[in-house]
Amino acid sequence: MAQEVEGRPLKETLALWTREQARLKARVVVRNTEAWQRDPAFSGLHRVGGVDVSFVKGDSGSACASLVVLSYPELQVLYEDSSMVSLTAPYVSGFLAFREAPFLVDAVQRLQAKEPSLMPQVILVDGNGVLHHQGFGVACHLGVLSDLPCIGVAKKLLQVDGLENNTLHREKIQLLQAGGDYFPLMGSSGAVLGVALKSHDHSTKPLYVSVGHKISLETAVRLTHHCCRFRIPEPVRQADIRSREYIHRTLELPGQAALKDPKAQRPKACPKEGSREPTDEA
DNA sequence: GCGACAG
DNA sequence: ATCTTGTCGC
Repeated sequence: MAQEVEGRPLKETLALWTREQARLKARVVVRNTEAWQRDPAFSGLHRVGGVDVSFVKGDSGSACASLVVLSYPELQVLYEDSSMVSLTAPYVSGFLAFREAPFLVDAVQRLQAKEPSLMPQVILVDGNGVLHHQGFGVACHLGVLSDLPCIGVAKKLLQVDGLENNTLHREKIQLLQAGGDYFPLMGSSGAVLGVALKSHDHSTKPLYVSVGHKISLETAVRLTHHCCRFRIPEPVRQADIRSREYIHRTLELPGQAALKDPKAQRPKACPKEGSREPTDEA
């Protein structure tokens, strides 16, 4: 039995998605377009967005999509839009945008309708930009569809165009000294597709930053670093935290969980020392 | 058959 | 992505 997407064989769906990616890719802009992007201190930049989608444990169909807007440079949350969504498209590496981007575009449009003055001037996206099989990852996809500057921030290296998470790559990572240090990721074609960025002083694993839309790689890296209180840039981190919390508050109420799940009856004891952020080492 | 595989 | 654990890396 062949996998299908809305009654259409997956193979045909992938053919359609591939054509759509090529069509949208013609509209991507990989350079700075805004005045604040050229400013050494980012003066004129006041609002940075972050997006993420979190999933419900057992159910691969339901998820929570979150868009947050933070003040810059304070990084305080000014706006949040979290909503449950039903995912129809499957996850296929290289086509993440077709699964998640529609809900992120919806969130941007709700913001435009409700609080246009809070529209972010740039969005950090959980995933890749041009560092991608077809050079058009979810950060480019959201950027083109929303017409907003976007930056791709991935937690793992997408091994495309000859890039490999091999011994040499890991050695280069170990040479990164302080937060803000980075090295370029050059594809076999010779083009620099992104960078591996040490996002803060005590982070072991780098961030993989690439251009999404309407921003240069250099600016994208500099801004991403400026948004990092921990390993994951604050806009993406807040979207991740809030989408997760929304799910827990919505369908995993403590009382019900305790009744259903024996393991939930004994809540975990207090953490040993201070509170640590899951995605942040240090 | 085995390894890869953003989220 | 999510769950879970834990202590190199092939």
